[in-house]
Amino acid sequence: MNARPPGRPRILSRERIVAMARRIADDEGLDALTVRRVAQRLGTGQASLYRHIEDRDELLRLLAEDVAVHLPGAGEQADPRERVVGQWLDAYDYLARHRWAARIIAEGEHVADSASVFSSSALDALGSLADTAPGATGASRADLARVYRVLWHLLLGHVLNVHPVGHAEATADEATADAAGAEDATDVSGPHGPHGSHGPHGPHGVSTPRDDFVWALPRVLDGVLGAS
Amino acid sequence: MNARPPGRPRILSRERIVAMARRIADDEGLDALTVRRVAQRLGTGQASLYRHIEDRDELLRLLAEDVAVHLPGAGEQADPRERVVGQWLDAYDYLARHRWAARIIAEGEHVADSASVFSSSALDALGSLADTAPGATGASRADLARVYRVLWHLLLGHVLNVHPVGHAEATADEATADAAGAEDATDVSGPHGPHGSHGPHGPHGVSTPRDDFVWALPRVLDGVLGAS
DNA sequence: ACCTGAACACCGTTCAAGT
DNA sequence: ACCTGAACACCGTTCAAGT
Repeated sequence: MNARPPGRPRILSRERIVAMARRIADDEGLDALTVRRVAQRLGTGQASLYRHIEDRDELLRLLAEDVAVHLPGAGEQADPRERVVGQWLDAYDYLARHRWAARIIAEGEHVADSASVFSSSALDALGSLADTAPGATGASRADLARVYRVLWHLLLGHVLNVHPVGHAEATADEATADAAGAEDATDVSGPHGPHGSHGPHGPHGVSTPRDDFVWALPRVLDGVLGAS
Repeated sequence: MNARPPGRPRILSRERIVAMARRIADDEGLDALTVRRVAQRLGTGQASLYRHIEDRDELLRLLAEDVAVHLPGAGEQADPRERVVGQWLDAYDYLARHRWAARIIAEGEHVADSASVFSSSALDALGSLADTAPGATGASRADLARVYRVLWHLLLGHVLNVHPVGHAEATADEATADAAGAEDATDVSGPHGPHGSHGPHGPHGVSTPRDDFVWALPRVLDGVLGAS
């Protein structure tokens, strides 16, 4: 819409602010995201941002909404179960790439609406699955919402818990106490590929957070959809 | 061990610092917990704390460990299922009272050990349940650790997600868009009482986060323990 | 009319000066 | 030897002075 003047673009806007903020958050984490840094990177004075945003909290909210809007919808698979599992794995991969946003979304109160394309799409897919399931007599809308929330919380828990080995690891395989090898598993290899095709274990035989989620998702689905 | 001098206790120690920090975090939240405030409330200079702690991050870690150590063990119920469900509900209630700690634990890397009484106790209970389950042929230690992690992530997700109504609510019961009534559900009525005895709905017919967890826990348990 | 440098009230952390 | 006031380098936010 606006003709961009030559050289560095001048006109400040909410969109440009949010875009730059998102780049900083993705690159350097939420703590590095200061109002002053955003202004500096945009080449404006520190106080200028307050013409477009109320305060830092609003910036964080805008940021979280920007992420929430882009949560993936359900795919086009014919099998409702594949559709459900696929969407939630996509959502996991997406949020794992923006952990900071997951943190804000979990804490924020008004981001729910921004995720409506995700949530309504997910509810539809869950509805189809509930109707198709063997023995299940369909589920009420309230039950579906409950199932949705359980999956959402399961997803949040897996995304927000950072350290790759859960509490249990040290207890599970007794001796090797300090064998917490894999430090950063940030490179989850871009595209979401064939879901759950590879084995359940990482290079060292320890399971990554994503492996845990891949393992848990279908089983949890069985549990929460089994009985009404 | 130390004789306390009359008037305000003088000797500074890690314990006193952590205790005061915990009180501030519980009362006013994690953001209000500044190094300077802790020092002020203890009646010492701001710089004095650095004789006992490395920096603010270490203080947060000590705080999280203090909470993690006090995670509840499994009860004495004869039925392993009741033992498992009871422990995890206790853990939920405990962490819900210290959300700030859940946040630190999720992000921290070295708190795992502090939760060992919780995790090993939980693994034992889960082991008993897996052996007792009808049709299940027991589970390997690795599987149990996986189940443990899934429950832990489910718990974390429920605790960390603040707003009482999940995304779905607005989508689930169409019309009533802005009927997000119950703002603060902080008073979860002290003792943990009879687990899951009351109905699944809050006063307004909307389910609280705790209700969701109560509903999800046994079903998820079925799902993850059902097939090996 | 619109923008923003400088100022204010906070942080965490350090270090030299105090006892 | 031990403690800590004052200082430093950052914050978010405001407001009067600039254009």
